[in-house]
Amino acid sequence: MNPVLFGHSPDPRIVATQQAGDDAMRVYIRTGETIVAEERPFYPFFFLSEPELIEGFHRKHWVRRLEGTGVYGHLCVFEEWPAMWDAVRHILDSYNRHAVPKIESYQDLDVIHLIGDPVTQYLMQSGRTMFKEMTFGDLHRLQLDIETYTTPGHRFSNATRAGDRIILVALSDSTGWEHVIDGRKLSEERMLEELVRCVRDRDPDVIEGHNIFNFDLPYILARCALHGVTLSLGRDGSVPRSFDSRTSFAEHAFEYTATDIAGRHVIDTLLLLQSYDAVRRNMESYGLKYAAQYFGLSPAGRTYVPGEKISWYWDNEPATLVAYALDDVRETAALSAHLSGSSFYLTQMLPYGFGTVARMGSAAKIESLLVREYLRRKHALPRPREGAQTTGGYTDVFLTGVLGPVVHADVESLYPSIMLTGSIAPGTDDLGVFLGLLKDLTTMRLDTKRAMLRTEEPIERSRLDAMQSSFKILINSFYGYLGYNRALFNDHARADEVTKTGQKILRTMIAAIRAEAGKVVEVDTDGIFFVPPVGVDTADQESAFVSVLSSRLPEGITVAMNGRYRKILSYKKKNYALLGYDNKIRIKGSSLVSRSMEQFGRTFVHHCIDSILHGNFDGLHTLYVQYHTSILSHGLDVRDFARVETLKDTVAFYEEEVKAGRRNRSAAYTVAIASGRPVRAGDRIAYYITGNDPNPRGTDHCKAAEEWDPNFPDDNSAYYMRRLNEFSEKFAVFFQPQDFRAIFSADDLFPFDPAGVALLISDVVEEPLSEEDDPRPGTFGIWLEG
DNA sequence: AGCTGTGGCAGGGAGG
DNA sequence: CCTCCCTGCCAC
Repeated sequence: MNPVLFGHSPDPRIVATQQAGDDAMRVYIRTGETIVAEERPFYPFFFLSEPELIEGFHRKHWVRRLEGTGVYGHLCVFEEWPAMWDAVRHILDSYNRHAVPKIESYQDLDVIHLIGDPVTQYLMQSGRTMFKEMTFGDLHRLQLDIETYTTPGHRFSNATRAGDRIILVALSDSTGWEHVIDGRKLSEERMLEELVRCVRDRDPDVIEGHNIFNFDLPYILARCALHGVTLSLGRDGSVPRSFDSRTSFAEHAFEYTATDIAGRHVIDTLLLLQSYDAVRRNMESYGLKYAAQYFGLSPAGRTYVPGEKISWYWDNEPATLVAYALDDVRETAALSAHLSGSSFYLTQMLPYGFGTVARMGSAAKIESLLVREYLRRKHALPRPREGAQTTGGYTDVFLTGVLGPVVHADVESLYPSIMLTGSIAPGTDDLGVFLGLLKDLTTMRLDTKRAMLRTEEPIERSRLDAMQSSFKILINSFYGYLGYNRALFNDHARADEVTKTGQKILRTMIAAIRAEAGKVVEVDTDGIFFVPPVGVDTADQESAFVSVLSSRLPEGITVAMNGRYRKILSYKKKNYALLGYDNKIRIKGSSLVSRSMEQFGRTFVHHCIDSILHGNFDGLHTLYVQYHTSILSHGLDVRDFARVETLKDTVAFYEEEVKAGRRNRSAAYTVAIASGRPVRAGDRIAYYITGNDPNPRGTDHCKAAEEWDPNFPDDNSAYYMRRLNEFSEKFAVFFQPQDFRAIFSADDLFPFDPAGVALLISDVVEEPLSEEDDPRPGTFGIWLEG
């Protein structure tokens, strides 16, 4: 195994590490069946800038100036020397004079940017080697789920409200053990003590739960505080340590209260789901039940209890609730087994524990590999570069309307391939670690994937799959890392080089397809939808066509057929729908499918697309009339017309921004504030529009969805009729104006006649391709030399 | 205590 | 009316 990827330490038995004061680590070591803790010191280690200011500084303590940049690398101190502390004080004075903001303290000194963690991680990296000798199945995992009682009249459970309390604790573990701590038999105080006893007794390596960070653990901790119970869940008998954290999945930030339990790893399947969906973007919700069904992991005959009915079941049908809670932990176990495998195998590489890896972002993972190697070779680390990336992927739409048959061809791993073939790496990577890592990870991923495809045995196969997907996660993040402002090894110019090269490859592909008389419909970043030329009809012929396309591209860049479809409905850039040969419809793009659209709009648009792709114009008209009627007669449920939005910021931050005039008021925040309950960033708010003005002004016509009463519907039908017509407008470009008006009209003076209705295909832009995009071979020198 | 990127569309508020 | 600007959500 490559030591740059997997670390160098030989100690194979360390289960977990934990910081113990300022200058020591506590290390948990497995010997046979038992686990013992041992304290180990770590060395002082700092990043200091402007080291020439250090009085008494000696060359042997190592410093390096980054050539040509005029910027000094940070000083790495690997050992103390007599004048060191004076030097640190000196540096500090200098920094304070220059008003550098980030000062942290170490011992009795204020020190700039103490990085105890990466250093100890480096020095203690052996901690993860235990994982190298294990498979995921060897882990002892315990699942935990609590059910709480909500005082009638309240919608949400609250650990500090009189009457609210824990009523059930369901536990299960990977040995098949299951246990319910029942609030009918024990007082809450005894329940909590029983919980501690169970966990200590089972002694799991991993504790898992769905939303365990934001719900179960904080709730349990709050109830413990109330009863004076010590929640000594740690392997050393310590109580969990909580800290507020936030992580972002693409643009979406998620705040949570992370909890560390000494000697164990905490896994929240909600976080796993979000990070999974950040790539796929397929899921409708991150609820446990939906997710379990989505992955096909729900036990047969699973018991369901709606969240707001938990207290009712407790009062009336407690046995059902017990069954429900047990099904919850079983689903959590299955979900975690499905999703945490890749984090587990990443832990074999990274200098962090399993629990940390599972909630870390990709950039931090890549950086840890780079930093570990730089520290091992005692080489200074660069500072992040200022600046910004300017270029992204190439997107275009050439034809709109319904076309087919259509082929989707994409460049496999576009950005990683460009970085590898063009040797694009951060300019500050003196040791050349970056590309080496990318190259080795790519090789390992291909090997692992091949091995997986060869393997029949399901457990081994899923192990290999988890491994190769963990490599893939890292590989795909190398490009993002280059453009990341706070990355030590960022390089915006190189990131631009990657995207510009990607654009060039796409333009080359477009020209090549056109040269062969194919019709290019839509292009986005690394993939092209096109109608193949006459004579290219079967799947084999299409594959062959794509192979030829691929051969026109330079070494290291491979184009593959990613899919073939009966028809495409091309609407706008990044917005289209596909009709597969399996007759399934896939809809893409924020203007056609968006969680910010009212549910009725989503289903309406979906059905419209279905009808258009099947040429069923009569059905299209009927559909419009049906919705028209239901809206006017208040026949829709609040779930259908409520708009659901995610709050990105805290209410306090929002208010501040509004007050400062930096931001407009928005309906979702208005409703959230009016509801009076505490809101966190990331919460979803459902609201609807009242009154009868089709263009309501201001944010005073919105009401929380919970307040809607079907007996006295006060939803604004004029407004929702306007919305229906806005959704219909999307389809105007596909028809002649008179046909469009006839279809999307409830006027029944003349019955609708679908005869003669035809679909339009329109050219959007015909961007002339420049000379250098000519697909002749041998014209790629510019970027192949890199 | 920790945070990967750009491009594109829709919708709403503010102000001309 | 329109344009500008911001936010949310989505594709890759």
